[in-house]
Amino acid sequence: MPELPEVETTRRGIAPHVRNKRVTAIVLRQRQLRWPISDGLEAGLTNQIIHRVDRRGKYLLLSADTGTLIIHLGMSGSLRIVNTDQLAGKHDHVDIEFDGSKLLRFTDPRRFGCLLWQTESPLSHPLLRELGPEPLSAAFDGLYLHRRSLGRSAPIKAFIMDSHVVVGVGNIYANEALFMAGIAPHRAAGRIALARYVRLAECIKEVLARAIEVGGTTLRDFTNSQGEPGYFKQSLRVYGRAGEPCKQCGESLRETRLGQRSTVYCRYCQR
DNA sequence: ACTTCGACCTGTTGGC
DNA sequence: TGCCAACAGGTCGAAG
Repeated sequence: MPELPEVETTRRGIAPHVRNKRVTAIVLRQRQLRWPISDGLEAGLTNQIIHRVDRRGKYLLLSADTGTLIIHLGMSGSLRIVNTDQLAGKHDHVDIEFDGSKLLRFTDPRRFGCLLWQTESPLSHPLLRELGPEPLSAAFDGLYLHRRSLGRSAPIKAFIMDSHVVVGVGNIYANEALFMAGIAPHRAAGRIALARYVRLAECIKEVLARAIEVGGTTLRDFTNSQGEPGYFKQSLRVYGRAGEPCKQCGESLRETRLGQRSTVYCRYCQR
């Protein structure tokens, strides 16, 4: 469910309720996520104050003096701030309780998400160490993308969805950014000129930034930490619109599968 | 070093 | 209405 805008929306939503709060208890109902929740979590985080709530790519980082809780939401994960008297549902795997009457609840039906307790610097964790730059940072631009693309035959869509190239671009925003940039999703990454990469980098930044501004994209069930939907769905130009008219030229949008992911594009506007 | 594909899970949707 | 296959916002790790 979450790409970078949804994770950032979640971060902004939970931060005021989590930052500078003391963890009074942790309830683990299901340890078997993408990776099992390690035994060290309860001992390491209970009674600690969470000083920071950061994001690296699609990972959320909750930092205390004793270590950092690294959270990934996978495909179907979410974090909510709820009252302590809210009964836990079937997929409510973890509660982190704070002073007062609120708790942070991790829910994830498919269990592709993870909670990792890391006592070293979180950015040195094997899953984070090799990540590409943040798309909204100055380090990410057309020159960078072009340099990384040299010699690569993979489709451009798979290339920009590779978190070792750039973090945070998932299936929705990859489709949207390629439409905005006028690039066909199956084009080999290594056969795209620098000028087009400059445009693509701008489009990726724009689509992500605009999605963050309106609270992300709610397709079916994404909501922020307070249970409210995001409003970027109405701005989608290709994702979920296969067979509908292209907003630029009016021709019917095509759908195909690329790397097992649904891919929608305009065969006239994207080359 | 790069590309492709299976795997991990549950819930929803659409066709018959 | 029921059943079953296909698909869903991610991404790791094995195999080629």
